[in-house]
Amino acid sequence: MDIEQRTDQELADIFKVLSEPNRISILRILQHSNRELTCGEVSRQLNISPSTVSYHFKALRKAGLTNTRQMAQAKLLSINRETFQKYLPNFLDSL
Amino acid sequence: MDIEQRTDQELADIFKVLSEPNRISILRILQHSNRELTCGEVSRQLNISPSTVSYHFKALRKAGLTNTRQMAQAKLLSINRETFQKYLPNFLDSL
DNA sequence: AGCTTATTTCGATAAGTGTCGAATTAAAAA
DNA sequence: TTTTTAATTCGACACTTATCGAAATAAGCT
Repeated sequence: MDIEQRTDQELADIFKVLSEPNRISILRILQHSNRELTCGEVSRQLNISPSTVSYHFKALRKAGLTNTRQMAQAKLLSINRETFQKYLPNFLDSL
Repeated sequence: MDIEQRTDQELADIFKVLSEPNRISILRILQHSNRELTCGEVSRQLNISPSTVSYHFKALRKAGLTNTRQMAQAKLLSINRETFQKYLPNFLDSL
């Protein structure tokens, strides 16, 4: 419950979000394509159901690792570089 | 099953090990004290049972994040800096 | 308004995780 | 060899997670 513990918990939470291969894949695609992605696109590219992708999108966004922008019916996902800079500088480059 | 997926899985596995606050704490203590730690020491410092600490030690070691050295009845844990260099350069400094 | 397209939520489920105390094993000391 | 000390393994447990299909919701179109 002290400051150190809170920091460790915070860090661990970031890592937990990143501890799922599909989420790493999503970030890799985002990083390399350098454009925003929709739920449907990821669903087709990774061959997982839209509901599962939506679940991962939510987790990434909730952790502050991504941003979301509405575009017609779709929602466009992009990397939130500030968060990575804060917790894992250089990580995105390694993808 | 392709090369990219395997890499993502590998990375995710590293993150999974780090997604537990007690394990982060262990690494922080190791990093700051700059000396090896025993299971019992960590158990007392973090107030968790020896069996739980042993479980975390095993996870860290299995992921290649730490090294182990036998010393009398105890086992001394130290950081495996090569692995961090490979997957998360600069991370240890941020602890 | 009704239709289409995209995303999200809602069960349900199978698998995995962190924790403990008790029992076991390993190593050293007496 | 017995005793002590340290670490590990073994259930058991409550909790979380990733996944899906079906149903619900949201936003444009016609």
